[in-house]
Amino acid sequence: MTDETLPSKADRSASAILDSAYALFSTQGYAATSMRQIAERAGLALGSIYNHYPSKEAIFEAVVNERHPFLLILPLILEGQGDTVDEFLRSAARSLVAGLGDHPEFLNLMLTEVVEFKGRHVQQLFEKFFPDILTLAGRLAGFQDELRPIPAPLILRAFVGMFFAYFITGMVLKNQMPLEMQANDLDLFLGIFLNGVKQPVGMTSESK
Amino acid sequence: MTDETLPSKADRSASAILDSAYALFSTQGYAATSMRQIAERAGLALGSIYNHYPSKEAIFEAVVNERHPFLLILPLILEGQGDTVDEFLRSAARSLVAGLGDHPEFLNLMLTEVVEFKGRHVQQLFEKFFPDILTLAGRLAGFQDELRPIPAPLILRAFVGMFFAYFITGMVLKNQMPLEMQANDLDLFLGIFLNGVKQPVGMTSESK
DNA sequence: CCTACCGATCGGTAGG
DNA sequence: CCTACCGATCGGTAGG
Repeated sequence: MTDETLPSKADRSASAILDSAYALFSTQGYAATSMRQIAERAGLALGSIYNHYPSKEAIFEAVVNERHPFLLILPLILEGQGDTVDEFLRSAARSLVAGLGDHPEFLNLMLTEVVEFKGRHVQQLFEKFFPDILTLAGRLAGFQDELRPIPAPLILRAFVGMFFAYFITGMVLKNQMPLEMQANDLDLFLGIFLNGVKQPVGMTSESK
Repeated sequence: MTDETLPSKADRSASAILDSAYALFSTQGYAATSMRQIAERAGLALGSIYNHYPSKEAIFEAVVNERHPFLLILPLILEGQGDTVDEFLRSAARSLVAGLGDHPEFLNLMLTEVVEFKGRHVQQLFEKFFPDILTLAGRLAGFQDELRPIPAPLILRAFVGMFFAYFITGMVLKNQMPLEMQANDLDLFLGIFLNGVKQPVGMTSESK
Protein backbone atom coordinates (compact mmCIF):
# COMPACT_ATOMS: atom_id res chain seq x y z
CA MET A 1 0.00 0.00 0.00
CA THR A 2 2.99 2.32 0.38
CA ASP A 3 3.48 2.28 -3.38
CA GLU A 4 1.13 0.67 -5.82
CA THR A 5 3.99 -0.62 -8.02
CA LEU A 6 6.13 -2.04 -5.24
CA PRO A 7 5.46 -5.69 -4.47
CA SER A 8 4.29 -6.42 -0.95
CA LYS A 9 6.53 -8.30 1.45
CA ALA A 10 4.34 -11.36 1.07
CA ASP A 11 4.76 -11.18 -2.71
CA ARG A 12 8.50 -10.89 -2.33
CA SER A 13 8.60 -13.95 -0.11
CA ALA A 14 6.46 -15.94 -2.55
CA SER A 15 8.76 -14.92 -5.37
CA ALA A 16 11.88 -15.74 -3.37
CA ILE A 17 10.46 -19.20 -2.75
CA LEU A 18 9.91 -19.71 -6.48
CA ASP A 19 13.41 -18.51 -7.34
CA SER A 20 14.91 -20.77 -4.74
CA ALA A 21 12.81 -23.75 -5.80
CA TYR A 22 13.56 -23.18 -9.48
CA ALA A 23 17.29 -23.16 -8.85
CA LEU A 24 17.16 -26.28 -6.69
CA PHE A 25 14.67 -28.30 -8.76
CA SER A 26 16.56 -27.65 -11.96
CA THR A 27 19.95 -28.66 -10.56
CA GLN A 28 18.87 -31.55 -8.31
CA GLY A 29 15.49 -32.68 -9.55
CA TYR A 30 12.23 -32.67 -7.62
CA ALA A 31 12.54 -35.59 -5.20
CA ALA A 32 16.15 -34.78 -4.34
CA THR A 33 15.21 -31.27 -3.24
CA SER A 34 13.87 -30.80 0.29
CA MET A 35 11.52 -28.15 1.59
CA ARG A 36 14.22 -27.23 4.10
CA GLN A 37 16.66 -26.46 1.27
CA ILE A 38 14.04 -24.32 -0.45
CA ALA A 39 13.32 -22.44 2.78
CA GLU A 40 16.97 -21.83 3.58
CA ARG A 41 17.83 -20.51 0.13
CA ALA A 42 14.78 -18.26 0.23
CA GLY A 43 15.81 -16.89 3.63
CA LEU A 44 12.78 -18.25 5.46
CA ALA A 45 12.03 -20.80 8.14
CA LEU A 46 10.59 -24.08 6.94
CA GLY A 47 7.16 -23.40 8.41
CA SER A 48 6.86 -20.04 6.67
CA ILE A 49 6.77 -21.62 3.24
CA TYR A 50 3.35 -23.02 4.02
CA ASN A 51 1.94 -19.53 4.36
CA HIS A 52 2.53 -19.17 0.62
CA TYR A 53 2.16 -22.63 -0.84
CA PRO A 54 0.20 -25.57 0.57
CA SER A 55 2.64 -28.30 -0.46
CA LYS A 56 5.89 -29.15 -2.19
CA GLU A 57 4.06 -30.20 -5.33
CA ALA A 58 2.18 -26.89 -5.38
CA ILE A 59 5.54 -25.12 -5.44
CA PHE A 60 6.68 -27.26 -8.33
CA GLU A 61 3.50 -26.44 -10.25
CA ALA A 62 4.00 -22.75 -9.61
CA VAL A 63 7.63 -22.99 -10.75
CA VAL A 64 6.56 -24.76 -13.93
CA ASN A 65 3.91 -22.14 -14.64
CA GLU A 66 5.95 -19.06 -13.79
CA ARG A 67 9.59 -20.01 -14.39
CA HIS A 68 9.32 -22.46 -17.25
CA PRO A 69 12.06 -22.22 -19.90
CA PHE A 70 9.39 -21.88 -22.58
CA LEU A 71 8.33 -18.57 -21.07
CA LEU A 72 11.78 -17.39 -22.03
CA ILE A 73 11.98 -19.24 -25.32
CA LEU A 74 8.77 -18.28 -27.06
CA PRO A 75 9.16 -14.49 -26.94
CA LEU A 76 12.73 -14.89 -28.15
CA ILE A 77 11.59 -16.90 -31.15
CA LEU A 78 8.83 -14.39 -31.83
CA GLU A 79 11.48 -11.67 -31.87
CA GLY A 80 13.00 -13.25 -34.96
CA GLN A 81 13.20 -10.81 -37.84
CA GLY A 82 13.81 -11.38 -41.51
CA ASP A 83 12.27 -11.50 -44.97
CA THR A 84 13.33 -15.05 -45.72
CA VAL A 85 13.00 -18.24 -43.66
CA ASP A 86 16.71 -18.36 -43.50
CA GLU A 87 17.01 -14.91 -41.97
CA PHE A 88 13.99 -15.45 -39.75
CA LEU A 89 15.11 -18.73 -38.25
CA ARG A 90 18.74 -17.72 -37.92
CA SER A 91 17.82 -14.56 -36.09
CA ALA A 92 15.39 -16.49 -33.90
CA ALA A 93 18.13 -18.98 -33.10
CA ARG A 94 20.58 -16.19 -32.33
CA SER A 95 18.35 -14.43 -29.82
CA LEU A 96 17.43 -17.78 -28.37
CA VAL A 97 21.00 -18.79 -27.69
CA ALA A 98 21.83 -15.32 -26.44
CA GLY A 99 18.83 -15.31 -24.09
CA LEU A 100 19.54 -18.74 -22.73
CA GLY A 101 23.08 -17.61 -22.17
CA ASP A 102 24.78 -20.88 -22.96
CA HIS A 103 23.39 -22.26 -19.72
CA PRO A 104 22.03 -25.62 -20.76
CA GLU A 105 20.69 -26.33 -17.28
CA PHE A 106 17.73 -24.15 -18.21
CA LEU A 107 15.93 -27.16 -19.61
CA ASN A 108 16.58 -29.36 -16.61
CA LEU A 109 13.29 -28.22 -15.18
CA MET A 110 11.46 -29.63 -18.17
CA LEU A 111 13.46 -32.85 -18.10
CA THR A 112 12.63 -33.23 -14.43
CA GLU A 113 8.98 -32.68 -15.19
CA VAL A 114 9.11 -35.32 -17.91
CA VAL A 115 10.90 -37.93 -15.80
CA GLU A 116 9.44 -37.37 -12.35
CA PHE A 117 5.93 -36.24 -13.30
CA LYS A 118 5.57 -37.90 -16.70
CA GLY A 119 4.71 -34.59 -18.31
CA ARG A 120 1.61 -34.15 -16.16
CA HIS A 121 1.84 -30.37 -15.93
CA VAL A 122 2.35 -29.72 -19.61
CA GLN A 123 -1.31 -29.53 -20.52
CA GLN A 124 -1.93 -26.18 -18.85
CA LEU A 125 1.36 -24.83 -20.17
CA PHE A 126 0.31 -25.78 -23.65
CA GLU A 127 -2.92 -23.83 -23.32
CA LYS A 128 -0.98 -20.86 -22.00
CA PHE A 129 1.36 -20.89 -24.99
CA PHE A 130 -1.22 -21.71 -27.61
CA PRO A 131 -1.72 -18.16 -28.95
CA ASP A 132 2.01 -17.65 -29.39
CA ILE A 133 2.33 -21.01 -31.09
CA LEU A 134 -0.40 -20.04 -33.52
CA THR A 135 1.34 -16.74 -34.23
CA LEU A 136 4.57 -18.54 -34.94
CA ALA A 137 2.91 -21.13 -37.15
CA GLY A 138 1.29 -18.34 -39.13
CA ARG A 139 4.62 -16.59 -39.50
CA LEU A 140 6.17 -19.76 -40.85
CA ALA A 141 3.24 -20.32 -43.19
CA GLY A 142 4.12 -16.95 -44.73
CA PHE A 143 7.37 -18.46 -45.96
CA GLN A 144 5.50 -21.38 -47.46
CA ASP A 145 6.95 -21.16 -50.94
CA GLU A 146 10.50 -21.23 -49.62
CA LEU A 147 9.80 -24.39 -47.68
CA ARG A 148 9.44 -28.02 -48.57
CA PRO A 149 5.88 -29.25 -48.02
CA ILE A 150 6.05 -29.93 -44.27
CA PRO A 151 3.25 -28.99 -41.85
CA ALA A 152 4.15 -25.77 -40.03
CA PRO A 153 3.61 -27.27 -36.54
CA LEU A 154 6.10 -29.99 -37.33
CA ILE A 155 8.68 -27.49 -38.53
CA LEU A 156 8.22 -25.67 -35.24
CA ARG A 157 8.54 -28.89 -33.31
CA ALA A 158 11.67 -29.82 -35.22
CA PHE A 159 13.11 -26.36 -34.62
CA VAL A 160 12.57 -26.55 -30.89
CA GLY A 161 13.73 -30.16 -30.98
CA MET A 162 16.98 -29.11 -32.61
CA PHE A 163 17.83 -27.06 -29.53
CA PHE A 164 16.94 -29.90 -27.24
CA ALA A 165 19.19 -32.11 -29.31
CA TYR A 166 21.99 -29.56 -29.29
CA PHE A 167 21.86 -28.79 -25.57
CA ILE A 168 21.36 -32.32 -24.31
CA THR A 169 24.06 -33.91 -26.44
CA GLY A 170 26.20 -30.94 -25.49
CA MET A 171 25.67 -31.52 -21.77
CA VAL A 172 26.53 -35.17 -22.16
CA LEU A 173 29.57 -34.64 -24.35
CA LYS A 174 30.86 -31.41 -22.86
CA ASN A 175 33.27 -33.07 -20.46
CA GLN A 176 34.99 -35.26 -23.02
CA MET A 177 34.72 -33.44 -26.31
CA PRO A 178 38.33 -33.40 -27.52
CA LEU A 179 38.27 -29.72 -28.42
CA GLU A 180 37.34 -30.03 -32.06
CA MET A 181 34.22 -27.96 -31.85
CA GLN A 182 32.24 -26.42 -29.04
CA ALA A 183 31.43 -22.98 -30.34
CA ASN A 184 30.46 -23.14 -33.98
CA ASP A 185 28.71 -26.48 -33.81
CA LEU A 186 25.39 -24.79 -33.19
CA ASP A 187 25.82 -23.10 -36.55
CA LEU A 188 26.31 -26.52 -38.09
CA PHE A 189 23.18 -27.85 -36.38
CA LEU A 190 21.31 -24.84 -37.66
CA GLY A 191 22.73 -25.36 -41.14
CA ILE A 192 21.51 -28.94 -41.19
CA PHE A 193 18.08 -27.82 -40.07
CA LEU A 194 17.79 -25.00 -42.58
CA ASN A 195 18.96 -27.13 -45.48
CA GLY A 196 16.49 -29.72 -44.28
CA VAL A 197 13.38 -27.60 -44.38
CA LYS A 198 14.12 -25.30 -47.29
CA GLN A 199 13.07 -25.91 -50.85
CA PRO A 200 16.18 -26.39 -53.00
CA VAL A 201 16.94 -23.17 -54.86
CA GLY A 202 15.71 -23.05 -58.44
CA MET A 203 12.66 -25.25 -58.04
CA THR A 204 9.52 -23.65 -56.69
CA SER A 205 6.85 -26.30 -56.45
CA GLU A 206 7.59 -29.45 -58.39
CA SER A 207 9.60 -31.57 -56.02
CA LYS A 208 8.48 -35.13 -55.28
CA MET B 1 28.62 -75.22 -11.29
CA THR B 2 25.74 -77.49 -12.40
CA ASP B 3 26.03 -76.08 -15.92
CA GLU B 4 28.76 -73.79 -17.10
CA THR B 5 26.32 -71.67 -19.17
CA LEU B 6 23.64 -71.35 -16.52
CA PRO B 7 24.01 -68.26 -14.35
CA SER B 8 24.41 -68.93 -10.65
CA LYS B 9 21.69 -67.98 -8.22
CA ALA B 10 23.79 -65.05 -7.04
CA ASP B 11 24.14 -63.87 -10.64
CA ARG B 12 20.42 -64.10 -11.13
CA SER B 13 19.76 -62.04 -8.03
CA ALA B 14 22.24 -59.40 -9.10
CA SER B 15 20.60 -59.26 -12.50
CA ALA B 16 17.11 -59.10 -10.99
CA ILE B 17 18.25 -56.15 -8.90
CA LEU B 18 19.51 -54.35 -12.01
CA ASP B 19 16.30 -55.04 -13.92
CA SER B 20 14.23 -53.81 -11.02
CA ALA B 21 16.38 -50.74 -10.50
CA TYR B 22 16.39 -49.91 -14.20
CA ALA B 23 12.59 -50.01 -14.37
CA LEU B 24 12.20 -47.88 -11.25
CA PHE B 25 14.97 -45.36 -11.92
CA SER B 26 13.76 -44.74 -15.45
CA THR B 27 10.14 -44.18 -14.47
CA GLN B 28 10.64 -42.33 -11.17
CA GLY B 29 14.15 -40.96 -11.24
CA TYR B 30 16.98 -41.77 -8.83
CA ALA B 31 16.08 -39.92 -5.63
CA ALA B 32 12.40 -40.84 -5.86
CA THR B 33 13.25 -44.54 -5.94
CA SER B 34 13.88 -46.31 -2.63
CA MET B 35 16.01 -49.33 -1.92
CA ARG B 36 12.90 -51.00 -0.51
CA GLN B 37 11.11 -50.61 -3.84
CA ILE B 38 14.09 -52.08 -5.67
CA ALA B 39 14.24 -55.02 -3.26
CA GLU B 40 10.53 -55.76 -3.45
CA ARG B 41 10.41 -55.71 -7.26
CA ALA B 42 13.47 -57.95 -7.37
CA GLY B 43 11.85 -60.40 -4.98
CA LEU B 44 14.41 -59.92 -2.21
CA ALA B 45 14.52 -58.52 1.29
CA LEU B 46 16.04 -55.09 1.68
CA GLY B 47 19.13 -56.39 3.44
CA SER B 48 19.88 -58.89 0.70
CA ILE B 49 20.60 -56.19 -1.85
CA TYR B 50 23.75 -55.30 0.05
CA ASN B 51 25.18 -58.73 -0.64
CA HIS B 52 25.38 -57.69 -4.30
CA TYR B 53 25.89 -53.94 -4.29
CA PRO B 54 27.42 -51.78 -1.57
CA SER B 55 25.13 -48.76 -2.00
CA LYS B 56 22.25 -47.25 -3.90
CA GLU B 57 24.62 -45.22 -6.04
CA ALA B 58 26.60 -48.34 -6.91
CA ILE B 59 23.38 -49.85 -8.24
CA PHE B 60 22.76 -46.77 -10.34
CA GLU B 61 26.27 -46.96 -11.77
CA ALA B 62 25.79 -50.62 -12.62
CA VAL B 63 22.47 -49.84 -14.28
CA VAL B 64 24.06 -47.09 -16.34
CA ASN B 65 26.89 -49.37 -17.42
CA GLU B 66 24.83 -52.47 -18.15
CA ARG B 67 21.35 -51.26 -19.06
CA HIS B 68 22.07 -47.96 -20.73
CA PRO B 69 19.91 -47.13 -23.77
CA PHE B 70 23.04 -46.59 -25.83
CA LEU B 71 23.92 -50.26 -25.42
CA LEU B 72 20.74 -50.89 -27.39
CA ILE B 73 21.12 -47.98 -29.77
CA LEU B 74 24.64 -48.35 -31.09
CA PRO B 75 24.36 -51.93 -32.41
CA LEU B 76 21.07 -50.98 -34.05
CA ILE B 77 22.69 -48.09 -35.87
CA LEU B 78 25.62 -50.28 -36.86
CA GLU B 79 23.12 -52.72 -38.38
CA GLY B 80 22.15 -50.08 -40.93
CA GLN B 81 22.59 -51.32 -44.48
CA GLY B 82 22.66 -49.44 -47.76
CA ASP B 83 24.85 -48.17 -50.57
CA THR B 84 23.84 -44.53 -50.19
CA VAL B 85 23.65 -42.30 -47.09
CA ASP B 86 19.96 -42.11 -47.61
CA GLU B 87 19.50 -45.87 -47.52
CA PHE B 88 22.02 -46.27 -44.72
CA LEU B 89 20.52 -43.70 -42.38
CA ARG B 90 16.94 -44.63 -43.14
CA SER B 91 17.62 -48.27 -42.42
CA ALA B 92 19.51 -47.34 -39.26
CA ALA B 93 16.57 -45.22 -38.17
CA ARG B 94 14.12 -48.00 -38.93
CA SER B 95 15.89 -50.63 -36.84
CA LEU B 96 16.41 -48.05 -34.12
CA VAL B 97 12.74 -47.21 -33.83
CA ALA B 98 11.80 -50.87 -34.08
CA GLY B 99 14.27 -51.83 -31.38
CA LEU B 100 13.21 -49.08 -29.05
CA GLY B 101 9.66 -50.19 -29.61
CA ASP B 102 8.05 -46.78 -29.47
CA HIS B 103 8.76 -46.71 -25.75
CA PRO B 104 10.17 -43.25 -25.24
CA GLU B 105 10.81 -43.90 -21.57
CA PHE B 106 13.97 -45.70 -22.64
CA LEU B 107 15.89 -42.46 -22.49
CA ASN B 108 14.57 -41.48 -19.08
CA LEU B 109 17.58 -43.17 -17.55
CA MET B 110 19.89 -40.85 -19.42
CA LEU B 111 17.81 -37.80 -18.58
CA THR B 112 17.90 -38.80 -14.93
CA GLU B 113 21.64 -39.16 -15.12
CA VAL B 114 21.96 -35.72 -16.67
CA VAL B 115 19.69 -33.98 -14.15
CA GLU B 116 20.48 -35.80 -10.91
CA PHE B 117 24.14 -36.64 -11.51
CA LYS B 118 25.09 -33.88 -13.96
CA GLY B 119 26.35 -36.45 -16.45
CA ARG B 120 28.99 -37.71 -14.05
CA HIS B 121 28.85 -41.32 -15.25
CA VAL B 122 29.07 -40.59 -18.95
CA GLN B 123 32.85 -40.56 -19.15
CA GLN B 124 33.27 -44.31 -18.70
CA LEU B 125 30.34 -44.96 -21.01
CA PHE B 126 32.01 -42.89 -23.66
CA GLU B 127 35.17 -44.94 -23.44
CA LYS B 128 33.11 -48.09 -23.66
CA PHE B 129 31.41 -46.94 -26.83
CA PHE B 130 34.41 -45.33 -28.46
CA PRO B 131 35.28 -48.18 -30.86
CA ASP B 132 31.70 -48.36 -32.16
CA ILE B 133 31.60 -44.62 -32.56
CA LEU B 134 34.80 -44.75 -34.61
CA THR B 135 33.34 -47.51 -36.79
CA LEU B 136 30.25 -45.44 -37.40
CA ALA B 137 32.20 -42.29 -38.18
CA GLY B 138 34.26 -44.27 -40.69
CA ARG B 139 31.13 -45.64 -42.27
CA LEU B 140 29.77 -42.14 -42.68
CA ALA B 141 33.06 -40.89 -44.07
CA GLY B 142 32.61 -43.46 -46.84
CA PHE B 143 29.61 -41.49 -48.05
CA GLN B 144 31.60 -38.29 -48.01
CA ASP B 145 30.88 -37.20 -51.57
CA GLU B 146 27.14 -37.48 -51.01
CA LEU B 147 27.34 -35.25 -47.96
CA ARG B 148 27.76 -31.56 -47.41
CA PRO B 149 31.09 -30.72 -45.78
CA ILE B 150 30.18 -31.43 -42.15
CA PRO B 151 32.49 -33.27 -39.73
CA ALA B 152 31.38 -36.91 -39.41
CA PRO B 153 31.19 -36.77 -35.58
CA LEU B 154 28.80 -33.86 -35.79
CA ILE B 155 26.58 -35.67 -38.27
CA LEU B 156 26.47 -38.55 -35.83
CA ARG B 157 25.69 -36.23 -32.98
CA ALA B 158 22.94 -34.57 -34.99
CA PHE B 159 21.54 -37.96 -35.96
CA VAL B 160 21.34 -39.13 -32.37
CA GLY B 161 20.09 -35.70 -31.37
CA MET B 162 17.25 -35.98 -33.86
CA PHE B 163 15.92 -38.97 -31.95
CA PHE B 164 16.26 -37.15 -28.67
CA ALA B 165 14.34 -34.28 -30.19
CA TYR B 166 11.70 -36.57 -31.63
CA PHE B 167 11.14 -38.61 -28.48
CA ILE B 168 11.25 -35.79 -25.97
CA THR B 169 8.98 -33.45 -27.87
CA GLY B 170 6.79 -36.49 -28.47
CA MET B 171 6.59 -37.30 -24.75
CA VAL B 172 5.68 -33.73 -23.97
CA LEU B 173 3.14 -33.32 -26.75
CA LYS B 174 1.69 -36.83 -26.81
CA ASN B 175 -1.19 -36.08 -24.48
CA GLN B 176 -2.47 -33.07 -26.36
CA MET B 177 -1.50 -33.58 -29.97
CA PRO B 178 -4.82 -33.03 -31.79
CA LEU B 179 -4.50 -36.15 -33.90
CA GLU B 180 -2.87 -34.58 -36.93
CA MET B 181 0.18 -36.74 -36.92
CA GLN B 182 1.71 -39.24 -34.50
CA ALA B 183 2.85 -42.01 -36.79
CA ASN B 184 4.54 -40.57 -39.86
CA ASP B 185 6.09 -37.57 -38.16
CA LEU B 186 9.28 -39.49 -37.56
CA ASP B 187 9.56 -39.84 -41.33
CA LEU B 188 9.25 -36.09 -41.60
CA PHE B 189 11.94 -35.57 -38.96
CA LEU B 190 14.13 -37.98 -40.86
CA GLY B 191 13.37 -36.21 -44.11
CA ILE B 192 14.45 -32.88 -42.65
CA PHE B 193 17.65 -34.44 -41.36
CA LEU B 194 18.52 -36.21 -44.62
CA ASN B 195 17.84 -33.14 -46.71
CA GLY B 196 19.94 -31.23 -44.24
CA VAL B 197 23.08 -33.30 -44.49
CA LYS B 198 23.00 -34.39 -48.11
CA GLN B 199 24.68 -32.58 -50.94
CA PRO B 200 22.03 -31.24 -53.31
CA VAL B 201 21.76 -33.56 -56.34
CA GLY B 202 23.63 -32.49 -59.43
CA MET B 203 26.48 -30.68 -57.68
CA THR B 204 29.37 -32.74 -56.41
CA SER B 205 31.84 -30.44 -54.72
CA GLU B 206 31.36 -26.78 -55.49
CA SER B 207 28.86 -25.57 -52.97
CA LYS B 208 29.65 -22.53 -50.84
C1' DC C 1 6.78 -15.54 10.24
C1' DC C 2 9.34 -18.92 13.59
C1' DT C 3 10.07 -22.79 16.99
C1' DA C 4 9.31 -27.16 18.09
C1' DC C 5 7.33 -30.99 17.08
C1' DC C 6 4.64 -35.21 14.47
C1' DG C 7 4.67 -39.84 12.15
C1' DA C 8 6.65 -41.87 8.16
C1' DT C 9 10.26 -43.20 5.47
C1' DC C 10 14.90 -43.04 4.08
C1' DG C 11 19.84 -45.62 3.26
C1' DG C 12 22.32 -48.75 5.53
C1' DT C 13 23.83 -52.45 9.12
C1' DA C 14 24.23 -56.19 12.83
C1' DG C 15 23.54 -60.64 13.75
C1' DG C 16 22.23 -64.86 12.69
C1' DC D 1 19.40 -64.40 2.36
C1' DC D 2 16.11 -62.34 6.11
C1' DT D 3 14.58 -59.90 10.47
C1' DA D 4 14.93 -56.25 13.20
C1' DC D 5 16.94 -52.42 14.06
C1' DC D 6 19.93 -47.66 13.71
C1' DG D 7 20.16 -42.48 13.27
C1' DA D 8 18.93 -39.09 9.94
C1' DT D 9 15.88 -36.74 7.26
C1' DC D 10 11.63 -36.23 5.03
C1' DG D 11 6.87 -33.32 4.22
C1' DG D 12 3.87 -31.14 6.94
C1' DT D 13 1.53 -28.94 11.26
C1' DA D 14 0.30 -26.74 15.91
C1' DG D 15 0.61 -22.95 18.49
C1' DG D 16 1.92 -18.70 19.28
